[in-house]
Amino acid sequence: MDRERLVDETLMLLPTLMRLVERPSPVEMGEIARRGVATDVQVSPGHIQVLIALARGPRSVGQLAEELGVSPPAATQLVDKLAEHGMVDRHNDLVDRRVVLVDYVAGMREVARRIIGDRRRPLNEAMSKMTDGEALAFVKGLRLLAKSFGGAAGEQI
Amino acid sequence: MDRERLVDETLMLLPTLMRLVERPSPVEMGEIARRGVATDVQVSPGHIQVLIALARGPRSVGQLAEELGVSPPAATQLVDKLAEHGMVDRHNDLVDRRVVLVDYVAGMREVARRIIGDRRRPLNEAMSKMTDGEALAFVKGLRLLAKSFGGAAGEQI
DNA sequence: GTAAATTATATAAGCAGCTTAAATTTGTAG
DNA sequence: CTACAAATTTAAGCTGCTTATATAATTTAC
Repeated sequence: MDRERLVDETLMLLPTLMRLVERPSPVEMGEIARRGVATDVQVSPGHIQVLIALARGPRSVGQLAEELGVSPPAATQLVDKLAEHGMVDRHNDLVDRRVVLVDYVAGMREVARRIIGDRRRPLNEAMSKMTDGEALAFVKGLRLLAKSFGGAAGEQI
Repeated sequence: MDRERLVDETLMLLPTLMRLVERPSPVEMGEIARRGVATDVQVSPGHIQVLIALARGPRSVGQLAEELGVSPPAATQLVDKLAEHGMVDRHNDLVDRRVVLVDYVAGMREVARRIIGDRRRPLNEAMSKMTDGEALAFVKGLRLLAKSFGGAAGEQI
């Protein structure tokens, strides 16, 4: 088969897709639940990643950085913004007080589910046009790509 | 099948992959051919896209912007840098002198092929671990995603 | 044939998300 | 208890995009 062609098409598609995915979308966050005020906040893919990661339990800043494949300062920033808008909280690990544990603010788990759901929509739409086999192959491809582009970022799930 | 899980994994994988793909890699450009000096230049995915697009013939700045899914000023910038390093040239369209046509500098087609080849390597590696069907499904997935994320960016090839 | 609107590109200003380097706080080992 | 290591944060800076504005060339209308 003509792999060359597929590789070239991927080289063209990937950056374009990146730009589309990167574009943050405004979402209503925790404030609405706390104050009854609807505030639209720009949420980036990185923020979504944090929200998804936290759905599986609290994480330290360092763990988040590793799961997302970003530097610790970047993780700090992501958490900063989510905390600012009342989605997550920091508290010190009781065992090792250097560690900052991040978790949803009480009651924000549901809000997070909704926010993630919003973000899922275009993906669901795209995947609805694939067969089961194609969807699996697609995700497998993403994993392989992430790995061969240098990240050990395939094992989060 | 459990699509939900696949969608979530994709939401986690995509941004991480983006960060990996985005990282520009230093490449030797046109200068080496002209002056015999090896200069390492930071090449971003966008620059690679331009080089690939030009492999199929000269393009106007506007056409490049459209193919890449970026704004015209962004295309101008990409061309600026490639021109600065002796890879591409601008010349006015003889018919419509508002239009700026971009093309390889004479002899740079080969250099471009090498640069693109460098960039192809991790992709080839990843695709070598897929069956033909999987590779096809993967690219189809990218196309679908690009489309449903809002871009009409699937038709370039 | 010229004034006004449109189109293609470029310039300017600004922002978001990352990076590395340095600072701060806490823990660990001898 | 002193010195080194680790987790996080702060600070500074870069890149690649965006929108708004400017400039030049073309088209349209009359």
